[in-house]
Amino acid sequence: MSTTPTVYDVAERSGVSIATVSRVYRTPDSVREKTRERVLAAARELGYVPSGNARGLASRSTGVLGLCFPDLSDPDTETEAAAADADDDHAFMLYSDQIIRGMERAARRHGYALLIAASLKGGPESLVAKVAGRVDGFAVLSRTVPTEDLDVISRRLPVVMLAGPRENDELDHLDHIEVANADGQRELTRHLVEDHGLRRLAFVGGEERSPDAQARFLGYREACRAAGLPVREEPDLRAEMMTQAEGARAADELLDRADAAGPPPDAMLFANDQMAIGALHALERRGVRVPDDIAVTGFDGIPLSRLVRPALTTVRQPMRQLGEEAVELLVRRLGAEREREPVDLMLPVSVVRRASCGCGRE
Amino acid sequence: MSTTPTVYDVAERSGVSIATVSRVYRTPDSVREKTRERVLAAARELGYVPSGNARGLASRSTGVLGLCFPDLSDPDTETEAAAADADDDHAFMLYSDQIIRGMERAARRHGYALLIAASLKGGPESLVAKVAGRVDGFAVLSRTVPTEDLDVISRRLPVVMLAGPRENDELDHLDHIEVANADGQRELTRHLVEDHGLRRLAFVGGEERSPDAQARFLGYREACRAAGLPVREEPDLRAEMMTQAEGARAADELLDRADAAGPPPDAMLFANDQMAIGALHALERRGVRVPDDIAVTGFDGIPLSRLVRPALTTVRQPMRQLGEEAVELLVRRLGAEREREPVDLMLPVSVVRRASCGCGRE
DNA sequence: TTGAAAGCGCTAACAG
DNA sequence: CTGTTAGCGCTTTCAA
Repeated sequence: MSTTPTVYDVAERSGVSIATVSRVYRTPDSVREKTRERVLAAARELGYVPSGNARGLASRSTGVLGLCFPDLSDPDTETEAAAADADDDHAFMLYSDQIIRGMERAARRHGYALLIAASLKGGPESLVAKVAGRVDGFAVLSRTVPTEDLDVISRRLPVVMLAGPRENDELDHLDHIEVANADGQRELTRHLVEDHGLRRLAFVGGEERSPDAQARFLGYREACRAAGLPVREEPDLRAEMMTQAEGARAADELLDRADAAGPPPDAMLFANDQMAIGALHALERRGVRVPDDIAVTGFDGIPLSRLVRPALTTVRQPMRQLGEEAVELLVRRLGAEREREPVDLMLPVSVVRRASCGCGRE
Repeated sequence: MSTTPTVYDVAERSGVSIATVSRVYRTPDSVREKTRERVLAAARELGYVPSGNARGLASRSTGVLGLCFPDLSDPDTETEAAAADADDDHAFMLYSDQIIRGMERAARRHGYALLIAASLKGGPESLVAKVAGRVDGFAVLSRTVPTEDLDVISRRLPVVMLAGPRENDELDHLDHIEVANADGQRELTRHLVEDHGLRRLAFVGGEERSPDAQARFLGYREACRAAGLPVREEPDLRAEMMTQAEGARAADELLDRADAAGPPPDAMLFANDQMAIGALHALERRGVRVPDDIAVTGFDGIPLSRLVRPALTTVRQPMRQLGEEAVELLVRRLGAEREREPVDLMLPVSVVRRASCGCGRE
């Protein structure tokens, strides 16, 4: 128990060479059964586990894929009370959780494990760099890794960027998967206008620098234009964090504005479900009926969206699939298609019509 | 771009020794600034990323912690339609997702990354073994790794078992964290009996071999005994998978039984939230009012439990904390407390009183 | 089917 | 502050 056993120990104990021990673990069939059993027995007795590091070093591969995602919550900020209270989080968390799930499953299918790390600051000794050195390929959620790091890393191993538009000019040699944000919002908007006959729309967006929120806004605008509705340059409101609280506030403000200056909107479109759900609460408090008085829509398709009353009409993002596709892409890059042109996938989204827009079924 | 650059390349290019290159990445402050910048520049130009494998091999540590969790869904079984329909899953998934989250955060706090893998079959070349060889320590969800493998692995690195009781006799040298299942169910039952005056209780459990479900049943029995209620040897019903569908079926069956043979129960206790939620639906269909006609309780505290109507009274399991504690334990084992006695943590749970038991607040 | 020997790319003393 | 020198534990030809 003092020193962890190595191939040498196992070899000695079972009277074979280290090469044979190695073979027992890599290609068991290439070793005579009796020999193999002797080796395995010795390994068991010694408590031998092959060192992944040594294997990786010698074989130049790790059998691990990586994922870097944004660090959403400060690990130290959260008190126990806050944690208990933050059931709200659960829905939010699912964003990266789903990707993790998707990647894990696809990775497993291909015999890979998954290494995950929330992004930290960059720099030589960042977690990112550490991860990069320990995987055969990895996926990066938009804007979680400094461009410069990505540039260096991607020279050494395949990298696929997830969600968000292809941001940086210098990273156009990377594979990239995104979700059809604009398409989804456009189609959703079209639905409100054409199928429900709504015409006084209000759109609540996110930060200008949030590519997803921005793409959704653009989709909204396109639909407005196509429908001959007035087209604004800016969302009616923007929210920093796109939380429920902000959504509630936005709903209130839109209504207050209307009280002061004209008819209220007959539909509020939010750039994500969280805000839409917050708005639902705010409207309920004011006695405004959804969808009778006003339609409300979200974006994301988080589980919560199905459960609130009225159930939220939204656009479902295939996050799990995003994770799976990412792995497929990486695996391909690690195989035959090393040198293929950069891929650019756009995953289709689907409008989920529920009660909050006036559609019948829940 | 042909060969991936190594320390040697960087050293040569920047006119220093490999040792200095190494230092730049490990202890930047021990290198003169000018030298450091020269090295970093060379590294950038070359696209150099330190090999985690080589580092790990040389330093005998990986900076990675691992987690093995059960493989809940067959990766190939799921059609796209099923996936879309399986919103139900979301709640379920949170079980391991939450642990992952907790571990990831705690790990990051300590400078570790997290390697995750759903358990596969055992054997020399299993994913588990692969993972074990690539981490400094790891956490295992109950019954996901064959005892024998665990035994071998735990000789080489710290292992902490999560949830479920300390199963195997031979694994009593491992650290272990569980959740106070029995306590929670006992307290919840006590609440129903003493605070709501309910006396005709029915308990729907899980498989006999599910330690969690079993512990909950035991807690239930203890409370019954303490309250002077009849104590059954077995749950009134057992469910295989503890799904919503099974919960609904169980509620129906309990009521049917009562129709045939006596007064219906005035409370149904389920071994998890999923079943309780299913029961809620079934009861609604039958026109049975909750909590007026009958109280319903769950266990787990999944997000859904808060959202259903009536909101579900349940017992919250601190899964995230479980993950965090696991990391803390591992980190300690990797530090000074290598040889300390095996730890056995029991995380307290909390009863969440909501509408479904008759408590006022949602 | 098995063994011998040469690295894989880095860290870690130890010198200087 | 920087360089030299050994390995770390395995995989991998190449022979036997």
